[in-house]
Amino acid sequence: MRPDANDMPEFTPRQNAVLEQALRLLVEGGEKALTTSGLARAANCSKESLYKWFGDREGLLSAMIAHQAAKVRTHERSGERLTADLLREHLELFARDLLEVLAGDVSLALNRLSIGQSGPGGSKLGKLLLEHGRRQIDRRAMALIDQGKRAGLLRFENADAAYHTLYGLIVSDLHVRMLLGEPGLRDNARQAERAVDAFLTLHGTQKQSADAPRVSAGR
Amino acid sequence: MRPDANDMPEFTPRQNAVLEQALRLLVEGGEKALTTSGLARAANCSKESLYKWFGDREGLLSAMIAHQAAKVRTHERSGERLTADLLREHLELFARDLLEVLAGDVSLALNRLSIGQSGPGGSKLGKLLLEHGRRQIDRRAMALIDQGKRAGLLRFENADAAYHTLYGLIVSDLHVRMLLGEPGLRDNARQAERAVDAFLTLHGTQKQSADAPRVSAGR
DNA sequence: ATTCTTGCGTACCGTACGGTACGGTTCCGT
DNA sequence: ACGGAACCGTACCGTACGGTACGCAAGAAT
Repeated sequence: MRPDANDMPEFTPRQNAVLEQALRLLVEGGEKALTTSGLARAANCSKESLYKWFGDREGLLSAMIAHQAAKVRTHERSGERLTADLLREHLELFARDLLEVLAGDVSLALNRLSIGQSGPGGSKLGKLLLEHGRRQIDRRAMALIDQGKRAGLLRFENADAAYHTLYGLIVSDLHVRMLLGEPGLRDNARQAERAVDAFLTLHGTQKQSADAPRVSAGR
Repeated sequence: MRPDANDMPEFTPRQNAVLEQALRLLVEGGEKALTTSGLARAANCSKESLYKWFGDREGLLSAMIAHQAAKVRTHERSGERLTADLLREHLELFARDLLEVLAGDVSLALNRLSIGQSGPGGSKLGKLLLEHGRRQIDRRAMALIDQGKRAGLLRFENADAAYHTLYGLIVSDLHVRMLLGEPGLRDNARQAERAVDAFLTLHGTQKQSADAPRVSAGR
């Protein structure tokens, strides 16, 4: 892959640089710091260009979401044959990645922005964030647990329900807490391990650690 | 208990009425609709009184959170002797109540407000909402699972971790989705039942429905 | 060289907000 | 009956935002 190949079809490099500045402002100062004048000043561009490129403020916010989503690509090279240990390893990797993504500065800032903008009727931003932000993660996890089932390592009726169970076990109320300003976990890996343990106890086909503690990482 | 005994020490009835109007405005129109002028008009009071009573805008928001929290009281009359069925019943009731509370208009609006106001450093609002809003629910659930353990019906090392597991199984990512504008579940009871099933499979001391479907509520 | 495009910098406009000040009214204590 | 506190309605102020308009410089095309 060419290192400077720009896969993002939406915007020119200049516009991407502006969006990067917009994200920086948003992360550093919250929504109130993301003003058209401030962005123009920070990105060395004119307000007129902003409106020419993104239409209006909501267009800018949408572009920021799309830009950020395009930056996060999930590696889904999982052609290998699955064993129980391999499945567990992949699940824990997914859990750690998920926790890391959710705790990221930009993710939190964008979620705060969309939620703050969101009303009872559901804003465009919310839909967009859910669609762009979650699709990658969802697909990766669904593919993984589907593979686990086909390999006879997992057992469930509804893949969607099983995925939601896994998600809940991993994240619990941590996401909302962080959105409200609380600091994240001190050890994501530990949480990931516990969540996968529980998930395999619920949906695994082999004896899990529920009774006998696992050999690794003695607590 | 006297029917009009006002347990809220913070505010006078008049002020509570104003706060009620403020919540109404917030629920109906989002944060942008909650303006001092608008509230004064809707509540038939003067802006001067608003600032006299609540100090400034943040004081008003804090007062709204406290007011709403004071309205939600959890009945914790659980002196009865616990059996396995009773524990399950109480857990499911808790789950249903939790889902109902989180999906409530006022709860969603206040959470959106606090999150939107929240920066990286954590705002006063976020802390306040977490403290006032979660304490009741947390205490009720912790008391319940603690009782379950003492009765020999539950098994876990860390009560806090077990509670977070329960919470995650019940809520998953539903809260964030609703905050972003998605509609809630169609059947909270079903979700509650599944979550409690899973929780008891993980932490119960008796054979659960993991292999044999329960007799009640055939899916 | 001339034109045309692009976009920067700045000035500007209307609006709406948070917060304050003031006159008039109601009500309560004395 | 009188005085003062509480409070309503409205007008007001400074500010800062989203969005628009204009002047000018730099680069490409012809």
